[in-house]
Amino acid sequence: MHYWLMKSEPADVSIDDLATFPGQSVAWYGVRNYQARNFMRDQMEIGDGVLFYHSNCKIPGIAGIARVATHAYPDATQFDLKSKYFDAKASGEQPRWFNVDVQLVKKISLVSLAEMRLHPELARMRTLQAGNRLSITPLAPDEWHYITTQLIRD
DNA sequence: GCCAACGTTGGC
DNA sequence: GCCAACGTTGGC
Repeated sequence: MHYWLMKSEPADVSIDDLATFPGQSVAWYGVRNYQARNFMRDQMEIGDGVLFYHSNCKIPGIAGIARVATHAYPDATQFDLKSKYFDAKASGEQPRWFNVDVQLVKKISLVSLAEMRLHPELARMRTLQAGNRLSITPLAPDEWHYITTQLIRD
């Protein structure tokens, strides 16, 4: 069992969007960073805990709890000429990019990045480090437990 | 919209 | 394999 923080721009896919999707589930398409890809492809297991994080928006922060719902499989957008995620160097035989499906567990009242910064227990979280841009980061179990039991009140 | 930090690309 | 140039991320 692993724990993850996964960033999504709410203008693209928000927690409310996720709640309306079939099965309240979404393919985590569009990851084009090898480190983040490798987390999905090599380490994620069905049932892993996910903090669904809103990035690049007015109030960035954790917007919900989710779970990993599938193993990794090739990201369909790499083959789609019309997608901004199209990758000419990828082929069906040699896919480059993978994604898992992520399923909503529950929406929460936002735990903002600013609030997270107030808690020394979370000081080592990757997302809080200066200059961190990685869209998928592993969470230490104690960080997951702290956030889900101390910072989430609903 | 600014800009710092980081990742990727490609010439050499 | 180095490294400068460029593109992207994402908080502020």
